Amino acid sequence: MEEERPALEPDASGASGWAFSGDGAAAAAIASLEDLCGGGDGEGEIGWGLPLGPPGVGEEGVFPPLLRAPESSPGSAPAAAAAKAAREERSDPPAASGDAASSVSSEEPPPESDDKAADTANKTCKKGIKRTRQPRFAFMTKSEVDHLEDGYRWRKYGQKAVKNSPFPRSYYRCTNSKCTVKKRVERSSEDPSIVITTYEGQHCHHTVSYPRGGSHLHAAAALAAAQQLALSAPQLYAPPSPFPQSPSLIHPQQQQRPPALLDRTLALPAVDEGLLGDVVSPATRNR
DNA sequence: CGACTTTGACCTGCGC
DNA sequence: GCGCAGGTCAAAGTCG
Repeated sequence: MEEERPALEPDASGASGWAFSGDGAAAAAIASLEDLCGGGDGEGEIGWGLPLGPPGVGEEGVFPPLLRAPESSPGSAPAAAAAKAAREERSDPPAASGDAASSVSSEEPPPESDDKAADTANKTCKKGIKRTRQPRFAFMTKSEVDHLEDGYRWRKYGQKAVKNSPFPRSYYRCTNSKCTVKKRVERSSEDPSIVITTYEGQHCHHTVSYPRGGSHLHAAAALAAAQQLALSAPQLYAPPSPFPQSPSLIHPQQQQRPPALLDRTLALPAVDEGLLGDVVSPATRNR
């Protein structure tokens, strides 16, 4: 299956930081989703990735790049739903935006012995003060495949029809019993070829499986790159691990990042043990 | 037989 | 307070 990737290039002159070429629909959809993280608050809670990278990366969906959407763009139908979701994510008090990065670890519930325990803990949270939200990270990928391989194994635990969208949203959970990472997958109602994947949480383990028909090395490369990004700007990229196949990382807002950092993320690091080691922190690995 | 998906019901938060 | 929508649960079904 061939992946069609919209050409996305840094917009040297544009205020938005990015310019699409080649796929107007995708551009529109993505642009409309920009406000998902809009407002400039809630750093570290959600970010966006866009499909980009060298051709032939995989036969299934190719994930890419991590990037945060530029601020304040007009929304559209699919974006409205997504934006609403984003608003929900930011339901925490505004003060939280300042220490979003630090809250990543502090908000993370203690690891439970199994999935049930995690669920129980979650339920407890529900009945308690407020459900704890783990940092989220969203990707938009142009793919015919809904569930994109990212090197991890996922178990689907729910599917819901989404308002303002003809496509249902699927809910997945990492099959690793100690891992509480979740992801949501839905298609853009404006451009059905675009898959919106939202990760929540952080993997506490290495990739545990070989992607069906894919190369886990690509996933590992993406993970490594994502981690690089997270390490470079943790306040912007809180969740380091759960990112799928993609070779290149791009950031849409150069003005928010040091040039050196941009250079690092644009150049995809090679896959090696050192980088893999960065995917899961030593502390995490020792769990 | 275990792992995974499907699907309807239920719970919770939020806006009106 | 009510209704809606998102998120999750869990039983049943499917597949390898």
